[in-house]
Amino acid sequence: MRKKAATIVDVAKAVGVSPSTVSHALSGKRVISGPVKEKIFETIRELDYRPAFYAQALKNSFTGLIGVVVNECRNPGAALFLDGLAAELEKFSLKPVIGLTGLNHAMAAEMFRRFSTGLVDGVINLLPQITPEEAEELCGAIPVVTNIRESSIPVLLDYQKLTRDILEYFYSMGHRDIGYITSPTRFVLEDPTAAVMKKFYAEHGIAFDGKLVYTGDDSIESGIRGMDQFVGHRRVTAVFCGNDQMAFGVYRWAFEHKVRIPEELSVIGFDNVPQAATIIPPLTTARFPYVEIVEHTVKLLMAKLEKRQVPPGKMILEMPLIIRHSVADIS
Amino acid sequence: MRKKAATIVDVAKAVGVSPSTVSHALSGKRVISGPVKEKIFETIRELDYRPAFYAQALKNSFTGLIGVVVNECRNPGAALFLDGLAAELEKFSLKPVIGLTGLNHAMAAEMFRRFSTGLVDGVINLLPQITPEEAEELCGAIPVVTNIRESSIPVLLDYQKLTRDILEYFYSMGHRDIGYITSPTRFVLEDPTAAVMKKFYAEHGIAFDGKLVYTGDDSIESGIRGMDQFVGHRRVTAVFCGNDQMAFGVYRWAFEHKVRIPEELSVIGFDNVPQAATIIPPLTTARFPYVEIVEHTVKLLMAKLEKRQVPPGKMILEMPLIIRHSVADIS
DNA sequence: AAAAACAATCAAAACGTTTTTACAACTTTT
DNA sequence: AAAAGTTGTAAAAACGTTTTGATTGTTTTT
Repeated sequence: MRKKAATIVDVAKAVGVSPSTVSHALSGKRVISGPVKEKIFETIRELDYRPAFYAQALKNSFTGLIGVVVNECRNPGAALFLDGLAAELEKFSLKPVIGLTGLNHAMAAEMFRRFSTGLVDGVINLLPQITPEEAEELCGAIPVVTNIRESSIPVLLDYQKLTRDILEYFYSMGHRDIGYITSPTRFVLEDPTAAVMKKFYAEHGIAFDGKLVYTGDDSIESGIRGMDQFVGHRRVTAVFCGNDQMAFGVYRWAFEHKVRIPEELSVIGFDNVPQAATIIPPLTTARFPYVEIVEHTVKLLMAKLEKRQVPPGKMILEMPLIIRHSVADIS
Repeated sequence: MRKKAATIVDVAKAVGVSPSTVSHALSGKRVISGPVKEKIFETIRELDYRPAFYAQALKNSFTGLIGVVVNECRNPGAALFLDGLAAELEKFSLKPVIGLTGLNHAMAAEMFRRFSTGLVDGVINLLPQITPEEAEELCGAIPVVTNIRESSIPVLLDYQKLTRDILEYFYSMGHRDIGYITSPTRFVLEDPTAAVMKKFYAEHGIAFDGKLVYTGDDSIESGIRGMDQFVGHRRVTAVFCGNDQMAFGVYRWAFEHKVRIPEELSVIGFDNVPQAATIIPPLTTARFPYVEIVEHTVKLLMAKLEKRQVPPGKMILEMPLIIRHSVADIS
């Protein structure tokens, strides 16, 4: 049925030349006479010869593969990132090897270990729970770019401004009871963004309520859990979420509890995934600059791969609020 | 900064033993004396030695990697599949290498070529546009399981029954003008499902209208395009879509054209992705048996990997219609 | 006390490439 | 017509492992 794959010596033998000649014909690094070259290619087709990837990788110590480690694809934000990354890497003839770790830490470490044995030339870490230092440690000798949603790369994502924009928008629409459902690493209380919140509240005479902050995990379910926590505590008229996915969870919660969006509950998300425009009512959300971030991530990785110095200076990327229909004016 | 990775001979030299001894200590295939073994492990930690993946793969002709080729992750159906696949493969200590091809054929072929050079031990083809025969051809000596949404695997997905169920449901709710937005390979006119449609229509005295069938590509956009085609032709009161993603496109179209779902337009999807329950109104859709299919796909691949005969017999999987709120009774 | 068995380690071959050096057989130069 | 250069190909070494057979000592058997 399936036969053993042909090797370069098989085709060399069949043609009656040495393996090196076949290799040269293939790579074009030496000139091989017309007739011989032709016969080689013919035989290659005949035997369906394909150079063994690992032998090549071993010899060249280069694979053309980039490991991308990510929790799960079902999160549309992550999916968008992955798709973008694949396209961007393709420009450098690199292919992504996506490692799905699920939500557990042990598997993440295992994935890094696997990548770091030379399986890939470099890795991109999309795991919010793995710090840049951990990633470096785990990757050993191979370069890694990490935490691309943060400002560790030469791009500045101004979450503080965004936080203020959102709070101002909510405030201007009359909202005073605002819940936050955060991504694991974003909008957390120790974060500079938390300072922005507290400052804003202080300025406007609103009491800060720690129970109105829930740390989610980017899943729909955690959006629902967040709402449950808030409502068990006290009434909120508005919620903002660290990503759209969790905002969808809020939508779901609202549907199940028969509360109407936006009349009874206003929602703001973050990411602007395609579904945000599709959902009803269309979700007001902040645009996450995927393409720019993807570009910069890859640029940074390329620099590391080529052992170039990382270009200094930071680029500030806007995250404009896209006003749709999920926030009501209740003032 | 980053130094060259240590090899097995580096640690052998440091310990003062031969490389084979280190290898044996690591694999445990030969017994190595206590003190020597200890010193070896200590040195390994010290030098941060990690066995070169490629060298191992070359020697063992085994990688533990499975290639999965897929168009894009942004499609929630695909994402669900990938997440499931990763978890299922993990049970066999296999890791997926996901190849994103985008929507173009050339890249798909390139991806298969790359995989087929021995990069992975086997491949799973999720591309609807690549037939099983093409996939076999492209993969050469390495085993491939393809087209898992169809019935080529030992599982029977009864699309004909599903088609009939949907048509009957629409009919019972008074719909006579029904549009179809199909997935590339599903519900197509040459398909057995087309026969079901025509038969159903004939039985109920409805004229079959070819312009009410649009072949989409599983994207939100193609759902919108489908609606544009229908409406440019004549009015429809109901639409069913080959996947939920395209149904979301219909929602979006409806929102933009101010037609209300379900009052003015009924919609049925297929897949039952999480967002289907979240969207408003919640989408009536058919459950695609992801977990079962994923399980069977991996089972089939394992059989091929171990050169076992594929277990005969087919298992019939239900695809029940999940009635939510996107279909109105207009009778 | 010699023979046999065992324990622990080493040396060499192999996996399938690529690359470098070497070497023929022709051409061209002087 | 000898020296020098070209051209096409072969042989060998290397990449980092694993595995097999060989080789030491040391211990047990007879």
